[in-house]
Amino acid sequence: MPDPMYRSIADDLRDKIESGELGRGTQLPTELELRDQYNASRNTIRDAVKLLITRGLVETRPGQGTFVVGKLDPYITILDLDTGFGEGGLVYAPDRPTEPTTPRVSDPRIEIHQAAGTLADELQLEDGAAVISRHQQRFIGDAPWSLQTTWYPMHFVDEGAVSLIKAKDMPQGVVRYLGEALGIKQARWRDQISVRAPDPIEARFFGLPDDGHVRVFEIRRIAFQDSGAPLRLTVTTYPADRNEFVMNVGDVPDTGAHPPGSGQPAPDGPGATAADQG
Amino acid sequence: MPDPMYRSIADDLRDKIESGELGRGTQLPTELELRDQYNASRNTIRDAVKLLITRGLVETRPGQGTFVVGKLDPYITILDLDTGFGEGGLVYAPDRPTEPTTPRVSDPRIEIHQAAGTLADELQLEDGAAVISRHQQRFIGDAPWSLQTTWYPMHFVDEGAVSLIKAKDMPQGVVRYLGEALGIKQARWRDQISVRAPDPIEARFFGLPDDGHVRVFEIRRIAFQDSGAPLRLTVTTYPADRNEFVMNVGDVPDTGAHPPGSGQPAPDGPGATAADQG
DNA sequence: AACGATTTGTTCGTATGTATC
DNA sequence: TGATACATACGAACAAATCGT
Repeated sequence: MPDPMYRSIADDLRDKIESGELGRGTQLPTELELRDQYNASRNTIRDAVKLLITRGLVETRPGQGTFVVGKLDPYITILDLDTGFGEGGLVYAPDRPTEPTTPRVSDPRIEIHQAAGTLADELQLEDGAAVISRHQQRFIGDAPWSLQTTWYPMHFVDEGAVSLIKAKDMPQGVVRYLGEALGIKQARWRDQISVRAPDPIEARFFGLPDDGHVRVFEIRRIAFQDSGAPLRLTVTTYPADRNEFVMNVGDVPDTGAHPPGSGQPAPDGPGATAADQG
Repeated sequence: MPDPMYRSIADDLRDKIESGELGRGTQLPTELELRDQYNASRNTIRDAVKLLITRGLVETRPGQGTFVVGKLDPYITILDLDTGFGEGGLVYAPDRPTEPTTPRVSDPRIEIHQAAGTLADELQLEDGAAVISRHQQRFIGDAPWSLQTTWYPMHFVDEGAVSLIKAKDMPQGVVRYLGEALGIKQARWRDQISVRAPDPIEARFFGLPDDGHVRVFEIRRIAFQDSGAPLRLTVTTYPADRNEFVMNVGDVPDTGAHPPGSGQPAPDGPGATAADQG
């Protein structure tokens, strides 16, 4: 009838964390101490702690203890400017809340594939048409920040944009290069934002805990030329526990590029008060 | 030195799921069968399954078994039109991929607070100034879809917009009402997208599994009047396992409002091929 | 409606390994 | 090196949910 013991213990600890009794960075009592405090077995205590880990509230460090994790100060990416995404542009780092940072970008890994299924659909190519992909790691300072892959129709290369297949970053941007080489302009695009579990490569690159509770944002940008023909598909992933995205519509007054509220939830959230049980 | 047993088992099962050998909805072998197959104890099998649950790959049903979960067909919300968000407008449901659906909205729960901290900052009010909050549950069909709270400066009510404090939904939209009552226009806004663990009320409303591995999107919209003064702050949360957001920049060609790729990842993802271990 | 079989959920005990200080 | 703390693995017993008879 009542909650199982490990859940009650987890809820009790969660209350202590959210009330501030256990501040961020604080070490929890050890498993053996908690076992005595709650009069449970060590395994039951461990079940409770696992629940708090999955909820993102605590982390364990072998040989040290269990600690309250604070919300990470997020990287903030502006989505409404072309330069803010895709070529590595408008990003705000925690240490520079009001001034954009420039990410460091690895040289791309180039691959050539035959488009199939979704990829062919999105680029509006025949099934089996050749595409070129450019895959890059992106860092802010020394910290891994995002993984990005962009696919282009191969016919751009045939038409003269041969640098597309060179494994060298283009600091000025691929879009500008395509404009100069072929007169192609990226006029409009669609961004699609979703969240999913990381694959093993993403988990390793971002250094995510291997229990898999941290999710990644996946942002797909399909960009089109003036003519309406698809130009490229860009898929970028970011760890969801330290990234946020901002989109401005219209000329938004200057309250600082860094949203004032980031890092601190509103005093009252969508579900913070009561009710909602109906 | 090698991976622990429960992790190897989990990885083996994950491979079978992602290769399609175990399709969505398929029942896995029972814990006792897996115990014999992998020559492990039942508890070790259960540890492996817990990992797959946290990764969102399987779910367990007491008395029945363990099953592969398919990716849910997402609700798709368009963020670039005002009607698409805030008043309940442009949303595409899985059963209607090309035609917008109209969400059903509960009557609001009205509360009056004193703005403090973040809320006062974002609405640019004095600390302690009165604000009114309108909290609503939003459904698509019978399914819970999102929770939304909007805060307005109380002076709008003093100036004549008395319907703001009536616990009645405004199907035509609060923005239009404020325009008619006070001549106020919502001209521009900023959306901020983040992901976090659900609070208990959200978990219950959305029916999320109580182990807490499903995250919620939190979208904060700060809207401004023509004058540049803040109009309102809206915070909306959506379960992240069945919602996606789309933003169009420029006049995007018609490839269907439902992005062709949703539900199916690209054949090649940002981390799908190799390398990235550097 | 009742019962038994099956399957996952909870809780305990115990032993040993590994990381950190 | 020893002590401490978390990680892995096994065994066991009972509870609770589901399903078919």
